[in-house]
Formats: sequence, C-alpha cells, structure tokens
Amino acid sequence: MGYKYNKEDILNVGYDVFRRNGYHNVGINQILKESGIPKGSFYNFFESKEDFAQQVIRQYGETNNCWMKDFFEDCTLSPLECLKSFYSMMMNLNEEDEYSGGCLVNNMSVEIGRQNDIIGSEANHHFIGWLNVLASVVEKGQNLNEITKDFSPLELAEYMHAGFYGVLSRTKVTRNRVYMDIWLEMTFKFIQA
Amino acid sequence: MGYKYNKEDILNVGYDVFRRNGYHNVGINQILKESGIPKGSFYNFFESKEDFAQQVIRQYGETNNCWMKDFFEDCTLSPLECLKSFYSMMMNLNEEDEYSGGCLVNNMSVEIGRQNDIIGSEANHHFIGWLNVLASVVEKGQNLNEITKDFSPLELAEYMHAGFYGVLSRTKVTRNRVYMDIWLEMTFKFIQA
DNA sequence: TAAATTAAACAGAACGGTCTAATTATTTTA
DNA sequence: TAAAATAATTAGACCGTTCTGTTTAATTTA
Repeated sequence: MGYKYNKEDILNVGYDVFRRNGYHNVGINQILKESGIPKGSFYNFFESKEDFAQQVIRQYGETNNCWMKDFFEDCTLSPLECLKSFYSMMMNLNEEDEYSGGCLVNNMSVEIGRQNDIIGSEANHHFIGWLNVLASVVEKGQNLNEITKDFSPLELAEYMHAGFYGVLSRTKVTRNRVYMDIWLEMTFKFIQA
Repeated sequence: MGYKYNKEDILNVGYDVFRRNGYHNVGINQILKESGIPKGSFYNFFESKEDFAQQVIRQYGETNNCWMKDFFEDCTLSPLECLKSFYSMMMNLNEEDEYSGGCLVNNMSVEIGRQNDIIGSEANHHFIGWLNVLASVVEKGQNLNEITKDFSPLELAEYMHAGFYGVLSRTKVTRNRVYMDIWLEMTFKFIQA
C-alpha cells in the first residue's frame, strides 16, 4: 500500500483552484481544504507556495503538450482544418465552465509572469512547447499550399496563440463567446494561402 | 489653499502600483506608502480597496479614451496608417518600462474580471469605449477602400484589440517585442482591403 | 466654531510557513 | 522470518506578519 496522498492529486487541485482564482487570491489553506491534505503534508511535498505553483504549471504544461500532439496526430482533416478544429474545441471547453477560468498558464503569465522569474520562465517554457506543436502543423499546411507562406510557421503559431489568448481573456469580462467565434473565422480566413 | 491630498493623485499612484503588481498582490499599505497618504485619509476618500480599484480603472479608462480620440483626430495619416501608428506607439510605450506592466485594464480583467462583477463590468465598459473609438477609425478606412469590408468595423476593432493584448501579455514572459512587431505587420497586412 | 481631514492605535481574520509529535512504510539486522 | 531501526509521511497547533478595515482623537481648513 502506498501513502495516503500523492503529489499528482494535489497538483490537480492546485490547477483547478489557481485557474479559477489566480495566484495571489488563493491561500495555501484553500488548497489544503479542497485537497484534504494537511499542512504538514503539503510542506513535505512542496517547498513553498511558489514551488507548488511552478509544479502545477509544469504538470499542466506537459499534459497539455501531449494532449495537443495526440489531437493533431489523430486529426484526419487537413492541417488548416485541424488547427481550426483545435481552437474550436478549446473554445467549447472554455464555454463549458462559462469562461470562469481561461488558461492557467496565460493567467499566471499575466498576473505574476513579469514579477516572478520562476513562474515566468516556467510559463514561457511551456508556451514555447505548445507553439512548436502548432508550428509543425502550420508547416504541413504551408507545404500543402493551404496556409500562407508569407510568414514562418512559428510566426504564424505565435500569431494564433496570442490572438486566441487575447479573445479568451476578453471573455473574462464579456462573458460570452461572440468575438471568440468571429476571431476564429477571421484568423483562418487571413492565414489561408 | 486646498487640502493636502487629492483623489486624483492617489488614483494615479494606484494606477502605477496596480498595473505593475496586480490587484491581490498589492496591499492598501503599499498605496498609502507610495502616495504618502495616511490610512485615515484613504478610507475617507474610498470605501474599500475594491472601490479604490474601480475608481483607478475608471480614471484611466476615461483618460485613455480621450487620449485615443485626440490621437486619431490629430493623426494626419490615412486611417489604416493611423491605426498602425497607434499600436506602434503603444508598443513603444510598453517597451519603455520593459513590459513590466502591460495594460492595467487587461491585467485586472484577467486577474479578477471574472470573479468580481464590479471590476469586471468597469473594465468591460472602458474596453467598449476604446473599441468604439477604434471602430470609427476602421470605418473611415473601409469607406476609403483601405480596410477590408468582409467584417464590420467593431468586429475588426475587437480583432485588433484582442490580438494586441494577446501579444502584449506574451511579452510578460518573453520580455521582448519580437512577436509584438510581427503581430503588427501581420495584422495590418491581413485587414487591408 | 463646525466640518473635513489627518494621524495613529487597534481590531480580527488570513497569510505563508515552521515545528513537534505521532503514525505509517520501508529497510536492516538477528 | 521476526524484530528492530530508520525513513517518510501525516497531523495540526502555532509563529510572526500582513491583510482590510475601524475607531478615536488631534489637527487643519472654511
């Protein structure tokens, strides 16, 4: 028999709580309460709140990277349509909880990415990983003359990435997906060859 | 002789501090210290931290709205070039402080816009004001056949707005303007007629 | 002098984090 | 294999600090 608690479960609770409430608005006690773990155990697993947040980001970043790779590997549509379908799915996921969270990594970036090097570079690292996945799909689309060759795959990936987070952030105050849907239409009209 | 302190000065300090540090990471004491105002005076002027933050957003939102209107009124370039020049200037402003703050209203939106109705709707209100200013310039560009008519002025405004905040947020962790510059190039290539 | 403002002490709650003790799992020894 | 020793985990009381906000009194202004 293993021990009662494991890091992964606690990290998943952290993901949920941080995503919805931000970093500085969340106390360790809230994490403890929602995961049922005692404080002593928490500090046995994690050095500090900062260390915990970093590991939360890391786990989600890696999980999401795998998830994205799988999605594009399994996608039978054309590269351009796969990308569009990917963002469409992301939007649907965010609609499910009424845009109450957005993307943890983006939220953390905006809230503390500039002040906190640990969190900032962890977030950036995973962004880069995701962007490379996107860029590889963009490149396939370019090779099929489906996507514009006026810009590099990474440039186009960064463009989509930023645009998506821009409209996703916008939902935090509009609380509807109208301009997210229009963004999707516009972007994929713009980038096609 | 008036009194020693006035609301506007305190709000300006709040703007600075909140923009760089976020909302929950800032205590009232920090505002008091940096503005030199005593605590008693603060709670004489403002009901609460939340009320203060709302007024900070309001003042900046209105100031920025005027500033944008003036910019576009004074701009002698074509509508499309005025818009491009506007975003270029915004980027330069953010480069000056090494992307340490970004946009207060966007930061607040992302951090607490979804949890806090007061802040969220205040932020949204000013976003809408700015978007209308942008949209009016877009419309002029469309009338001059300079900007695509495939989308409405407001849709294009929302698109630029979101994209800009997306790349601006990205600088929080990349700490350079590379993809911001590319975004500008791409966006204005895409939206032209 | 009456009202507004300043000043600082004061709450009570929440914060991140530490500490000691008890319990459980694992490894070592007999 | 059974007992003993060690290591890891669990438990939560507790620490000093900081948080937002209140209160009371002194001072300044109109």
